[in-house]
Amino acid sequence: MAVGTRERLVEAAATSFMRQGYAGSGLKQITVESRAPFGSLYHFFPGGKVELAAEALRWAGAGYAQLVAAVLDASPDVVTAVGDAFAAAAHTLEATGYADACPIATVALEVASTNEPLREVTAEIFESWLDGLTARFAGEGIAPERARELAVLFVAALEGGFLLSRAARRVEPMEALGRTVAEAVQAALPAHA
Amino acid sequence: MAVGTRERLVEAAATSFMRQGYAGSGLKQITVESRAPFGSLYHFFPGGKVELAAEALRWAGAGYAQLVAAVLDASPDVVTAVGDAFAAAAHTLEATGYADACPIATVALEVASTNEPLREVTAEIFESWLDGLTARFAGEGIAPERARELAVLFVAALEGGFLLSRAARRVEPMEALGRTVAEAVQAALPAHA
DNA sequence: GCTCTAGTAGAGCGATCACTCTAGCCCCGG
DNA sequence: CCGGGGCTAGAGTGATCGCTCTACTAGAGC
Repeated sequence: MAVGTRERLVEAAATSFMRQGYAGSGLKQITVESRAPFGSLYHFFPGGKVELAAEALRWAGAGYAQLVAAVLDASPDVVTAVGDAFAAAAHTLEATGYADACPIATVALEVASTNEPLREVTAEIFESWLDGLTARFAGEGIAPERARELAVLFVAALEGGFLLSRAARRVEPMEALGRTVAEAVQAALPAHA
Repeated sequence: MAVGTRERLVEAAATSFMRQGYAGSGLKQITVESRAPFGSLYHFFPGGKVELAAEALRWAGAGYAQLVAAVLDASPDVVTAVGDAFAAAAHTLEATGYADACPIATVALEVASTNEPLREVTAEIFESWLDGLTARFAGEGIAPERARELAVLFVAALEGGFLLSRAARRVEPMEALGRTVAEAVQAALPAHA
């Protein structure tokens, strides 16, 4: 078995979907990259490409949520933490040649009007991200509705930053967003000096 | 000729790329929807799918820039205008069943790591949007660097809003972003009361 | 009337797509 | 020693992909 054929398939699928999108990723290529026999794919995922994609999205979405949470928890000051998160995203972009960004966004835009089951999966992932962030901001004494607005701003800006920075192959947009979003969080803090 | 086979091809291509992405759009389907003979496609676009996509992206990108500029110019107060732009985007999403959003973003994410010529086209379009918005904000007396930051925030939030709202099929994220971004612009105004 | 070009029209190319099918391997309980 | 399920393994399916090719038509210039 060795590290699990199923896990290798999910990982390779997540990477392929992140970089080439859903329609642009071939199942053959995914099996080759995960060194899995083609037949195993349909053994583990009888639902085919859609089921594999759903699993890959959920796996990558949970992993990314953990990553962001870790960065945010690294700093006691929430304003600094928000800035750090955008800086970390910018650094990852540069380090991977602008290939590794959000593992969900590309697929989410592709399937939003063409594949209802996958659209629902992406919606659940984004909602779980927003819930986590809303709780994080609310924990700083920010009112729930305001905390939710900031969570939406955080995720939307991060995703927009990935889009602009990947297209331009420059981290400047992501860095600028880090400053602006951090300021917005600062302004929403109850006892901001 | 009748309204131009070439124009119909570009329009149909832009719509298809917006809703289904680049890899998910077939040339056959585009020719059918534009009622153009398949041979004409390669007569007008000898470069094939890439050349057609480049033209469609540029056409749609210029049109969308005009649309946003029109909404922004409709209100003399820039803060209100920014809010109106997000409200208009939310309204369009609802009216089209969350199908018509940004004509560039989906393709931009798809091609960012897989198709260098198209990546450059999307970069140029985003940069032209940012230039226009930066000038608009600078015209309100905001310092150039700050105006650029706000332009990046505006575009990133709009794109992020499209992503979140399309995935969730709810306009709440887009509306929340309208409030937050308008506030950020308000705060950056030189003589804000 | 003639040619020449722009554009129409679509059959057909090899390649690749998602997916199905059969066959065989390995290991475990009996 | 045997049988059966979990998994490997890949050939083969029809459909569709982007693209090429040839043939044809309409109108302008001489």
